[in-house]
Amino acid sequence: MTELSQAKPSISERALQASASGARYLAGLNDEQRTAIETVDGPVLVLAGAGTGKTRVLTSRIAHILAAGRAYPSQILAVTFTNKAAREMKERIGGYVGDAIEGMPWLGTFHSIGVRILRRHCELVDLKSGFTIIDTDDQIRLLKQVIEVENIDKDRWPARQLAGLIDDWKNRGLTPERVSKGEAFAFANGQGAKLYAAYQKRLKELNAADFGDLLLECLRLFQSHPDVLQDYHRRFKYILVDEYQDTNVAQYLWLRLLAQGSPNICCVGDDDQSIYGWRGAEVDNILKFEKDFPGATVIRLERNYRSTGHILAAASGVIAHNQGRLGKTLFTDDEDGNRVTVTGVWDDEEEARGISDDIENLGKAAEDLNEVAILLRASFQMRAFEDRFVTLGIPYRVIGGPRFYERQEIKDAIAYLETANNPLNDLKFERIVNVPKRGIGDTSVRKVRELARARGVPLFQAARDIVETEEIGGKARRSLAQLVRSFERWRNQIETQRHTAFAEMILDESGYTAMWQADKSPQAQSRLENLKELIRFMDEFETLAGFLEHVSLVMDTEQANDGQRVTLMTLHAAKGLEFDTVFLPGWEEGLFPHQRALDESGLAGLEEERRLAYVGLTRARRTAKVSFAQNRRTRGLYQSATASRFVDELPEDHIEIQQSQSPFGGSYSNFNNGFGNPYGASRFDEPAKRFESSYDTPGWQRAQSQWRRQGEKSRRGPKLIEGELVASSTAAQSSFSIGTRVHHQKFGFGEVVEVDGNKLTVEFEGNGRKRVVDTFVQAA
DNA sequence: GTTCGCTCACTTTTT
DNA sequence: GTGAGCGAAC
Repeated sequence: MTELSQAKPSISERALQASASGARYLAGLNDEQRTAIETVDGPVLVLAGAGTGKTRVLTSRIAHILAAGRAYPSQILAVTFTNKAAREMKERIGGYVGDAIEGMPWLGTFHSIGVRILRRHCELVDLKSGFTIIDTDDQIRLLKQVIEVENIDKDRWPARQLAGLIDDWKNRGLTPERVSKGEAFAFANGQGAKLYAAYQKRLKELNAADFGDLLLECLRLFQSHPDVLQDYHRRFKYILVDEYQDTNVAQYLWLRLLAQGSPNICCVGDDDQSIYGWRGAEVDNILKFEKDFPGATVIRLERNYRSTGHILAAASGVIAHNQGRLGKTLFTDDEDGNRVTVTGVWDDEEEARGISDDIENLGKAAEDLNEVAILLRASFQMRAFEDRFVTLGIPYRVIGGPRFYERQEIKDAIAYLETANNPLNDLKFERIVNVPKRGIGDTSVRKVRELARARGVPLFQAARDIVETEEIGGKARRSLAQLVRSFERWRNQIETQRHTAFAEMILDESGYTAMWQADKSPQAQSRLENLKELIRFMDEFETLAGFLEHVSLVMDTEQANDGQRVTLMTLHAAKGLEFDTVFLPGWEEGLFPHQRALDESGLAGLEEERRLAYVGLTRARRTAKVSFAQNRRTRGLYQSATASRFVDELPEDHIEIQQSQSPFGGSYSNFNNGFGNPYGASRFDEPAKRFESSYDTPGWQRAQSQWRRQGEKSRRGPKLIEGELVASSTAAQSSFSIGTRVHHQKFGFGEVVEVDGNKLTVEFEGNGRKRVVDTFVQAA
């Protein structure tokens, strides 16, 4: 949409051309997919199992509607959950119908479309044009103030908890007056709803909306202004929804209101992949679709194009233990392939070692490491693998952690820019008023806030006024005065230079860059890098205002695909992705299924965990490896663990027990005996029986299959160059020598004390001795 | 106002 | 075992 417009045929002409050119989008579809695409009239629910071509159907359906001339691009509402999904859809539709996609203004996330609607009618929901969207940090800062003003003990009732409750209420479409008495008691002895109302009032005063409001305020708008709703009814001829199983009540109500205008709503989803119940998703939405939309056509996509037979059967076997499913039977025409391997190991350390060794071997066998992933239940499990990868020199990427725009330094920088751009944004001003530290503490800020409230002016103006008085004294007064002057000076230059230069100027003159330059922590270097990256990214926008609007809504950036890397991420983050080889470690009771899911949500929680297991298994195309540890170090304590019940739910015919390579190898499961497995007899109680001779052991079989694989690979042609990208213990002597000062991304600065091939032992300042591979450090 | 040190908690997370 | 957040000491 940011592209320059040039002379080209009209959208409808191009759409027609696309159709005339042989309906590219219909090629290679199976019958069910074709039905899902061509049934454009009336409500349609597409139950798309994992790997059955869900996105393909959604995008082709849009292409079909356009090509058949059923609607203009601007008459199609297509909603997704993430920016990434929206982006992918745009790209794929673009591939089918050419540039016609540019005319699809209503393809986006629930939130971005919500904003779009609210911006057009903001005055009807008590907002002024140019209202700001606040993030979680701002939300909590604001709630802290609200709690303080209402004289509630902030230690007993933390703002964070209230934020959670309010989010939850908003997810369920509840305005303050509709929060039930009982629920209001969840916070500060029944004052929950009152605080929620006070928070909403403050938001309006600040001319701001939080993420929940983007939907909730739309609902309020539609309900109180039927004429506006009717306008959208006339506009949208077709509605499409991605990942319908993840919709919450507010989103469901939003869709239902919009769908009153046209019965042509098509929801695509998979009840078996509903894993976001804890953040408000209602599986019920998908389960009762036929009731909500009478006469709905339900289409099941059950042909899987992703995984081999054994993997698919294993995943299906596990998910079959869930009650209350709509039920699908996935099948594939692919070969059976490898069985899902199950390995029991002594402890988490051995698990990390074993998996890392496997991956190192895959690397040596010139396998594509971008096609290997480790999927975990919780992010604390990542550390063991990262440590191991760093030692072995296996390149990896972590998906999930704090996103670019969620990093402290990026938020601070944006707060500076936003304050310069919009003096009315109190929350951003408050964020950076004392960052870097300039002697303006809580007391001073509170005084400024009191003045602002008393006079009904923005914080920034109150700050400018207060420094003229004796209200605050000494250093604080001088610093604040200087900060105010700086901002006024910056604002004068906002028009006179390019926004990237402007940003650099602010970050330098405010002392923000200097703050990180002076910081000795290991991450300071990468924070500075991130700030540079931010400036580079800004360059892609025309104006500062355009950039700021983008970042408030789009919290992700494309991660560059830089070479061969193993992927490390949570099971949640893995939904929608696929890999040739997937490792699934940590299948232990208490961790997976997680104890808290069981405690807090009982059977529903267990079933959601089981769906997570299903999601994990179905990410694998060719190889899936499940493992569990007998002992795990959690919270600093070494504790014994039992294999997850999901391990025993894997269907016998599709798994293969793989021996661990530990020195105690093979006899691990005896440790279960005597302690009494609460989930009944496990196949792991009798490990020896399955293998009559040593040539029958999984270890031997695996060795054989590995030889076979290597043979195949080398016949296909040399991949040696890629193989060498992976550091191995036989690599050449490092160019670093003893005594060299080096810098490491994670451990900071240190001195090389030993060199062994390409592996260095480095004494890190404050982090102790670590063995690292030389490619992970730079000379400092 | 800032810094140090203690205590607490610790699943998953998009917008 | 570790990081965040808060209260008490500088």
